Amino acid sequence: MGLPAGSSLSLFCPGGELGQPPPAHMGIPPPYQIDSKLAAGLARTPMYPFPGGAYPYPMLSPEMSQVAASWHTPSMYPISSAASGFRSPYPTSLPISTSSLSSELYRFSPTLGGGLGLGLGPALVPPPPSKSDLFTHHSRSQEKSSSSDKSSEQSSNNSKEQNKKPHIKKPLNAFMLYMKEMRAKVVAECTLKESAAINQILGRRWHSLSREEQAKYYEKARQERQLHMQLYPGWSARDNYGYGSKKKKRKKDRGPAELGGNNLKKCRARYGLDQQNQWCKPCRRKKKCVRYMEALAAAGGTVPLPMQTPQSPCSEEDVKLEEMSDASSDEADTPLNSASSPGGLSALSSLASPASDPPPPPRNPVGTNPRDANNPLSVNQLTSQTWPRAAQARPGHEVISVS
DNA sequence: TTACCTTTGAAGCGT
DNA sequence: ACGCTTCAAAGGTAA
Repeated sequence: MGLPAGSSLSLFCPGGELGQPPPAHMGIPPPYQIDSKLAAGLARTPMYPFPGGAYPYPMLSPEMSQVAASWHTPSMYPISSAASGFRSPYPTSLPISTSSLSSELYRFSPTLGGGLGLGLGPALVPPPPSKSDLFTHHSRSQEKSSSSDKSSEQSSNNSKEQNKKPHIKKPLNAFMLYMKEMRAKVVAECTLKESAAINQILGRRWHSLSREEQAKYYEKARQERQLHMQLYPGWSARDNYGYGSKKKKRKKDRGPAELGGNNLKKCRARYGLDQQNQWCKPCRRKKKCVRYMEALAAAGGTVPLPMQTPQSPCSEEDVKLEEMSDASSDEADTPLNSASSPGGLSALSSLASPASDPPPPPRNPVGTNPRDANNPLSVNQLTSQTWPRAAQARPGHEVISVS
């Protein structure tokens, strides 16, 4: 089912939109792409069925209110000292803006909401999660099973979990917050259920958000981090490293280095610090690696692109987009134009004129760094955050040739 | 039963 | 400083 490899969902690049994603109000979200793995006939059987070819979106019908009610899932931040006695009682008052923190506060536990005196209603602060995923990790299946048999699982796991080191989850970043909020909507609009496909759509929509809309989520995320820091002063993301080492064996062999071999490594990575004599001159001067650029050129120019997944247009806009992509299939046929990912486009632009690389976004932009909690988030920073990894190959990104 | 997929952002680590 | 990796959510899928 779903979309066959190379189906009508042609690749599309919003012409001339290389620098900025269009705001949402422009109504043209970035395009969807076809899973290249499927195109190559490599991997999973097509999914994401889309009956009828056109999406009969039932938009926000009454049932959506129910869906919306489910948007907010139980708190992820373990607060219950009874559960493990992990941390001292959480602060009774935190300098968190109730207006902007809003419903996301539920994640810090209803008790916290009360403790904060936020006066969050039951809708905003659902009952505390019965499962103990707040402190200990549960696999997906465990979570699924827990939903059907919470009590038994809880009782059976209690003894185990009390011996485990409490697991404090990372605070959600802006996109995660956006996803959490919009997922149900997308799911309702689409017939898709698989998160991978949903997330691709959400990723595109995220880029189509206006700066102001994104800013809201960056601000939320900043507050999440702030609150998280206050709840768990000693916590570090490092604490969770290796936590999923058993279950998360991500494929790490899809980066440019692997795909392009050692030639697609910069001298530093290629030879290491102890063989600096092997480095090219620019590398020794900490300039752009000429060998890397040459290798790129020799390879025909490669850019990281997201893994493509067969998708169905989920909204009217998406359908329009697909039509546009068909209309512009000539341009879209070129991998250059097929790079719908802003990151990919940025990478392309940087490839086209390496000397004119835009300055990379700040590692910890002011206002997004929890340590810069007092600094507001500026629009310019948001802009740069929107294009965080221009030429960076990521897990899940593949390299396609630019001819 | 459980890792994978897929997204972006934050953060950590190694060089 | 830079590049890479991990982990946050989510739920269907595949091994």
